Amino acid sequence: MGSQLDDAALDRALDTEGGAIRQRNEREILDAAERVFSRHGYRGASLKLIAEEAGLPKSNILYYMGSKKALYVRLLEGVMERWNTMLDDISVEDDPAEVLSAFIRSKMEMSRRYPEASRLFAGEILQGAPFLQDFLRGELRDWVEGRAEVFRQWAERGLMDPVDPVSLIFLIWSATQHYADFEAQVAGITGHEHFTDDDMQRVTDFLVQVVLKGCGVVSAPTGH
Amino acid sequence: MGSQLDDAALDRALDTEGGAIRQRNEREILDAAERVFSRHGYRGASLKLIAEEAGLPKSNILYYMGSKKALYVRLLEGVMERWNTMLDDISVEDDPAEVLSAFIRSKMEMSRRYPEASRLFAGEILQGAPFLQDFLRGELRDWVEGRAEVFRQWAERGLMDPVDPVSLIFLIWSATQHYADFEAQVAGITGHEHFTDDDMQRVTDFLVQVVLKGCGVVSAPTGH
DNA sequence: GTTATTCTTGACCAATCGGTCAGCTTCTTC
DNA sequence: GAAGAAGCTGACCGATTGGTCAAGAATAAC
Repeated sequence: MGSQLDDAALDRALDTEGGAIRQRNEREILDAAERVFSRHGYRGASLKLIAEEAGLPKSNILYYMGSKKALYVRLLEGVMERWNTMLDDISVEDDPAEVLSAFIRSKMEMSRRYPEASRLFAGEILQGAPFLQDFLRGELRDWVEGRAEVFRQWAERGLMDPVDPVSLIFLIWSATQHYADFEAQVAGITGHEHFTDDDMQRVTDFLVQVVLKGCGVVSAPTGH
Repeated sequence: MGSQLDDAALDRALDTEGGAIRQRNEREILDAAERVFSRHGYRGASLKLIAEEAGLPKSNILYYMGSKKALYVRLLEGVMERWNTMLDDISVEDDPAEVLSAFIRSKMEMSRRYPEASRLFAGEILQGAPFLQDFLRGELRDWVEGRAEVFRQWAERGLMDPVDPVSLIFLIWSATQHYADFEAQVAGITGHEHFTDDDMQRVTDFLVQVVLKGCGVVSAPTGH
């Protein structure tokens, strides 16, 4: 099993190439594959299942995607791409309360809108991140370091408690992704078969409140 | 795929029966199976892999366990059993700070000591909890309701903020399990190939501090 | 020491796995 | 409308899947 994302393939992360037929079918296949891979993991998913889910013959899947591995990698690339556009331009001058609140809200929004993508990622990490190791140790690590540095400076300025920034990021990641990755558990315990938008809003407000208060984040002065 | 744990099987969750040979081999098989199932999920795991991991011929696995499904269910039973012994006797009279702190600490301890068990459970939930639905909607739901009621009464007595107790339980679950389920991500980002006991202690203290402060938990008076 | 039970395992099974390929139809292009 | 490209898919391949079974080895019971 490869341990890195092939660069050439990374460029093709978006399916902007090919004719209309290709684009439509690839989208159909990618959607079906995301559902199947997120439910059964890489090894547990089968091309037959994906084909049935997409309503296409198995040969057609391979005609467009080349191989099971290539299909899986392409899905991961799509997820990582969305991830990378998040919270990308914060600075020490920003208001901690606003930034942390926006961080939590956007991650909750992703759990609500793309639960399968979140579970796909979770499954990849569960099996030891065979395909994403380089991404974790590279891009994502740098991303975390960047945010952490800002958190540290906020603490120095007395805008929040001097908590460990990396632990804080992990806390927000886990608490928000929980509602996508453990959807079955949440549904089983709350009884709500499907979490409504209202439910999600309530939980989001709860998380914002507890995390901000828990880190001693000073609320922004109204004017500045 | 069945959706419930067979009662007769539940009684046999512990392997206290059988001769010395049986007990030794079953333990070996269960340990190996936990590693393989937690990494690849139910469908992705194969008896051949488990057999190699256990150092036994495949036929031997089936001799002791009967079938792949029976082996998987038995593992889940073991995990659920450990779960059920947690935080089982709290009351309104207890100190919120002590109870919540103990809750977080014991869950972190479980992530540290039994990461594979945690990942096994996570994988089962990821695939929609086909075997654990009844457990989630029954026992675990009641457990949560019980704890939640205590939290609510603490809030009424002004010992903590009136936060949604169920969301609080989810927050603690997700934040602590993160260090087992997403171990590969944590390791990749922090650089620590293996999280040391010191690392875990630091994170635990962080979580206790943030959660308690975030929920406005009043620290216990020294004497009462 | 013999009988009965448990244990062990290679050979084998039908079903499914990911993947190839040849031959076909359908589009596009000029 | 002819030629070439793109799309489509059933038949087929060797490998692997979960599971069965019979025959023999080790252990336990008396």
